[in-house]
Amino acid sequence: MKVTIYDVAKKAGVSIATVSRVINNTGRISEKTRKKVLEVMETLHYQPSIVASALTGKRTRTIGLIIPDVANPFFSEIARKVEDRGRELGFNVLMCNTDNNPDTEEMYLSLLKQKSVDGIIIGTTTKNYTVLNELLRENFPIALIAQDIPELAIDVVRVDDFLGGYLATSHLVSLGHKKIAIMLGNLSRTSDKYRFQAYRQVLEENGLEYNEKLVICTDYSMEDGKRAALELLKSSQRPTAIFACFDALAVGVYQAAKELGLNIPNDLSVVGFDNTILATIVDPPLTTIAQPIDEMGRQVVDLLVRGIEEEKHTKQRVILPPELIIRNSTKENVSK
Amino acid sequence: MKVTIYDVAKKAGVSIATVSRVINNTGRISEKTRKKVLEVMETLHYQPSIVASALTGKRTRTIGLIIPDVANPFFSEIARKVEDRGRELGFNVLMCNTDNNPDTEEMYLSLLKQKSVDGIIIGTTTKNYTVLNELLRENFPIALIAQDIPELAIDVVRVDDFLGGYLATSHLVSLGHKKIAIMLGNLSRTSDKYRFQAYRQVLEENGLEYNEKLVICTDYSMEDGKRAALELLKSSQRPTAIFACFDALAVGVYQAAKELGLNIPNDLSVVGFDNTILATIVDPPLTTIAQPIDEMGRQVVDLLVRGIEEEKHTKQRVILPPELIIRNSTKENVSK
DNA sequence: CAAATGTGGTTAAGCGCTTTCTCTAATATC
DNA sequence: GATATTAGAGAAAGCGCTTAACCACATTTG
Repeated sequence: MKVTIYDVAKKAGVSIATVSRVINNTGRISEKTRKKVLEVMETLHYQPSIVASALTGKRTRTIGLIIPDVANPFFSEIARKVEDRGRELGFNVLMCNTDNNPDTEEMYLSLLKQKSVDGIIIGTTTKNYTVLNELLRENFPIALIAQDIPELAIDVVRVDDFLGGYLATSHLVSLGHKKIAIMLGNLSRTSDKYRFQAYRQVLEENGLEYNEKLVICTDYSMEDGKRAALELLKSSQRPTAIFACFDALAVGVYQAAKELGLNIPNDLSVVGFDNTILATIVDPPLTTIAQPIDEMGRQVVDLLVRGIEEEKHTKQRVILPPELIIRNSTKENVSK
Repeated sequence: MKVTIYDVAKKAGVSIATVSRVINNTGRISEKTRKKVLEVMETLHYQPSIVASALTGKRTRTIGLIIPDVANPFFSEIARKVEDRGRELGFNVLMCNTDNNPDTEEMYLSLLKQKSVDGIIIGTTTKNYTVLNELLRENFPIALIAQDIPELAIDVVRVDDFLGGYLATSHLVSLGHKKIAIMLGNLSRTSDKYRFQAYRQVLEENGLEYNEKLVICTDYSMEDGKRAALELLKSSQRPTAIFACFDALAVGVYQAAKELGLNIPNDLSVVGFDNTILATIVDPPLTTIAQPIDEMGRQVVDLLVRGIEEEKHTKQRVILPPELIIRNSTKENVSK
């Protein structure tokens, strides 16, 4: 049924080694036999089995992509770029969603290895290093996107989160806001941590009081954002501005504001982070910190592929600059 | 370096056949040897190579998912569900974006086969049937999601697009709208076609005039929607309501309306389709036709897996009911 | 013109696993 | 107690491919 290299060899009157050589363009083959073999391959609709060739030490030309959730616009945009660049370089991508569950992540890590992927791109918050370390030790190609593990020498492509946080907070401060809240995911995630550190530093630099009540750690979805915003906006310490560390959270803020009858940006300024499609859809359009997602997606794949193809590849961190995109969700503070 | 079945066999003092048996839970193994082998596997961190086992006729436990674009919320939500259900059943998913380019699609189809995936889920508008037909002929497991190819006996999971179009248009008619426009993607795509047919039928049933000027075929993105809506809203035949066949197009309509200073729903009612996350984010929240995405995702995978695992599986079409979700983007027609 | 060199190809081993066939030893049967 | 069963395990072939080692022949070279 299935046509194999033997069928081709037989029909072309050569050995399978010869066929293999024309497939891979290796060794010396006379123009005549090459033609003949190619011809037979064509008529037989022959397609080399990647599984078989992988078994003999060749690449599977497949990479794994581990992210929290493709349904989250930020990651779906990343996934798209990764796939695009992967295709350009001849790699397919195996998509894995973990919801940031460490067990799921660990499971995928070892599963992907079992499946002999050539490398893995990780966009989740890695908490459990055991499997990861093991892979790293045996020099398995791994690259991180949009997160970092500072204590590891590892390939990383991410935005400068500190700078992003700095830009966002500074923007609000420059608009005269004094009570600025920040909503983030999990401080164990480096991206969140850096944004938070920048937030604190800007407050300090501007002589603004740091108030713990204005810091909310939540999760990454809109519902989480809404819940957190509701809490924030109902409190006696109601902020005049919120820096939401993800656009999704910012959307939650919009929903909360609407429910409470607050107008954005008149009653409340909000800055997001990521500049996903959400930022442009929402009304008013969201001021946010843009991550160069396209560039990031392209670069992780490039980095990973170098790790795959080059014998001695030096790990590196690629830290890209964020950009403040001012739209209509932020406005001069008028209160008091 | 890499630990193989031989290492395990040697250390456990048994043959590789025995090890294979305990891995796969086949054949008769004494409790004692099983224990021993499992123990050795554990201490050696042994992980069977799926590539090698695939070569001997076992499954790769990988399925392909071909969609236009994961960055499109509808498909990212589908992708997520497919992956979830796949994981439950022990399958990984290889993500392929085609942008509805037939060549890319064809390329993926044969690439996926080369990679020995166990089956393929297709969510794109298939135009070129040659490769598809070939796969079908050799009984390669394939399932369609959110689209159909009526002339083929094939596994399909989709929403009842006609009913969806019917509900959407009827809703607008019942609100007293007479000039109802429709924006769709490509009439060669069955989903679009059925929605359009329903639109026409509803008009007819209600004695409303069908006006070609109010039908716009565009593409699937927001920009396309905006462009189309601008055209529609600037024309002398300005409609009082628009049925956008995808939420993304509807968002484009919002943007166009905003640009023209038109208020939704007061100046213009709009109904979307899909009930993606976009519908709830947008302001005012979008009245739309909900597709049971979760259910669809689950069911395609189930169907596909049946095709993979059951020798004689009868192809079937699973057609799920859509639901009209009334939010605030539609309103009684007051004009004239 | 014998030896060296180059060209085009074949043979065969091996990748890590599954599975059929076979064999041995223990247990059951009469 | 001899024979029939059965449980447990091993030997070996084979999956489709790559590649190192090898070989036959033609062509150069001094």
